[in-house]
Amino acid sequence: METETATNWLTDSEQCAWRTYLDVNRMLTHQMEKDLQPFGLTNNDYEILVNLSEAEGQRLRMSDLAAATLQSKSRLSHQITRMENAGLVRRENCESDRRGLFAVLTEAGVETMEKVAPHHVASVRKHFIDLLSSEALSDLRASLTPVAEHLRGHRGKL
Amino acid sequence: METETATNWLTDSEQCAWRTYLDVNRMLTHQMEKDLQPFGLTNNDYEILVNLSEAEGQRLRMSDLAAATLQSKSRLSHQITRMENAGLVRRENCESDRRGLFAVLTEAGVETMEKVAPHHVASVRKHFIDLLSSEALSDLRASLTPVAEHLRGHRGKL
DNA sequence: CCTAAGAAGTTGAATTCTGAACGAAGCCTG
DNA sequence: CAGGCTTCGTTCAGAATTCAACTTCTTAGG
Repeated sequence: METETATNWLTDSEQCAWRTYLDVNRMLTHQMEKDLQPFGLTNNDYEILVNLSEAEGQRLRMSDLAAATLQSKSRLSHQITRMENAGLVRRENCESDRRGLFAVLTEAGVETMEKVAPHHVASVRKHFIDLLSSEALSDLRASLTPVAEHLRGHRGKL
Repeated sequence: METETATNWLTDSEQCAWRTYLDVNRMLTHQMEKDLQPFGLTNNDYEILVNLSEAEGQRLRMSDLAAATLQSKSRLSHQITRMENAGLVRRENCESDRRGLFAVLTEAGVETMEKVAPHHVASVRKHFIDLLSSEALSDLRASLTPVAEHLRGHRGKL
């Protein structure tokens, strides 16, 4: 008799949904990257700028920024170094915890954001948002929210 | 008078959908990667194995494989070299076009696939498919298909 | 206080990825 | 069949990413 559990393979329809999802994912990421290139930014650069510009005092602790952008501390450290060299960001000491550092948006960083954001939004619209009905969009969000929450729970250290 | 076009910013609801999408994206990729780690495979490895094992004769031309997996020829070339060293794949000459090469699944590659696939499917189910109702899933697919088609059109060389 | 455990960030070496340049082979067109 | 394009795949150099120390500082216990 069979003791091992049979694999619960994906149905055709599940498989197709999954693959479509993966494809969109990759192509979209790639397209966003391409649309940022003329400004000399990567997706990662842009995301950090977004996080910082929305933060209180245009600054975030390295750890918080790493958590917000879902990357390892090491990666973020290198990343910030690059952005610092590019003049978009600077490091500042944290008074209350002397181990800590803030990544702070510079004036040039703010200006870059202001210049680039409209193009980025246009790109997001063109390649994603505007291709979905507003109903599809809110369904999407409703469907994906539990997935996001599930994953947040499962997420180990990066 | 204003000559420049005002930016068509995202509404709150659009923004939220977009960010949820991005988050799921990243966390899911990360989780899949983590679930493959015990088998010594990356997402990229796995995807190549899938493509090859579904192909006629367990083989694909380098170019076709690159196109199928949406990566540059350069990256694929490195990737296949690594997988060749790991014994999962081998290169074989193409008779009909002497510029060409096939990436071919080895016996070890097939066995790896057979061993890993069930776990991978379980992971996809656990972290994605089974968290969505079957209706949500088919809606998702329906919503994303046009996006995928749009992006396929726009896609330049990698 | 003093110490051990843990957290914040950085560093450097090894790996992977990107983009341009390249050689080799096929495909036109005249 | 010569000339010039294009395609196939690799290679190289430079950039980004990972992984495992490592330093510095904080905090909790005794």
